[in-house]
Amino acid sequence: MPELPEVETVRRGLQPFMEGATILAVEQRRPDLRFPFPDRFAERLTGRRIEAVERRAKYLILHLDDGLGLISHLGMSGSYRIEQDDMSETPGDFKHERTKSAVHDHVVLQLGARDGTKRRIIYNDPRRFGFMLFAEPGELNAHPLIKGLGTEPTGNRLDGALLAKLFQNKAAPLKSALLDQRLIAGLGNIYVCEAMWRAELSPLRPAGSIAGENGAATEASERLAAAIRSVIADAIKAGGSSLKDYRQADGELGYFQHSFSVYDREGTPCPRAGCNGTVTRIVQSGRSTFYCPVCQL
DNA sequence: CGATCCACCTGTCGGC
DNA sequence: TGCCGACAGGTGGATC
Repeated sequence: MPELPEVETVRRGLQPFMEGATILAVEQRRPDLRFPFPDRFAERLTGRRIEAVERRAKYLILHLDDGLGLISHLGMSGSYRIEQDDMSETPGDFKHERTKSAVHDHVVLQLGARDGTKRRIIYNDPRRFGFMLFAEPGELNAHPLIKGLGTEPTGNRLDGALLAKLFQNKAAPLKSALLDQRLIAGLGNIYVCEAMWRAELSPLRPAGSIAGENGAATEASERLAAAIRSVIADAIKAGGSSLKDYRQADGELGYFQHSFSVYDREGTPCPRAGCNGTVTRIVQSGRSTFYCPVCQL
């Protein structure tokens, strides 16, 4: 499910219910997800107030009032949903979804808002590639999973000059470099494919080929930076992409999937005006890449 | 060190 | 229908 736009959408959905709320109780229903839960997981969360809900790359981070950080990753199939404490769901009705997947509800946080409203935040993850870990107070940026992360693809820090510098001399395919979280943090398979299409760049070309002399920016690196930023911004605006049963935390579907140009569109005409190519699927590093071999060079 | 590949786990879909 | 294989949004860790 979740690349940066989906995680950001989840964050925005949870934030109004979480920030300022107190964790009244924690139900941890199995010993592990991808990793074992930390020692005293429920105990250390119970009674804490949530001060902030942050996103870094594809990680959600809850900042607690004792300085502890809860690092949460959704893996491929993780999701959060919000329920009122009286068992009705808020604000939409997704009993069907709940019935279908209750066996994969792994963590339940009972929250008490400042106005006294009680809610449950439920983490569901069929494949269990997600995880929850603690960052001890003051150690978030030194955490092994966080410290190596590259630049966020949102905002002005990502530009053609930075991309050229990051990718210079890299022989790996452009696709692989874009998925490398140590370089740019938050892109996944969907948005990498979409960004390369927008930039008219082939996933197969060596990453270093977008850099100029001594890693200088080029027209290609500028195009790629603009494409990444625009596709991420557009996807966040759309509430992410709903594939399978991904939903926003409020139960709404994201709808960016309707805007895919190439992802999961093998065999369809390239949507670029004037291009007569066909969207093609290839496999790179064991993962599908969708692109147009005619206009992406 | 950097670059590659696999493993982790469940659900779904298409083909026969 | 049912069965089977392919594939799915990610990434840590093993191996070279």
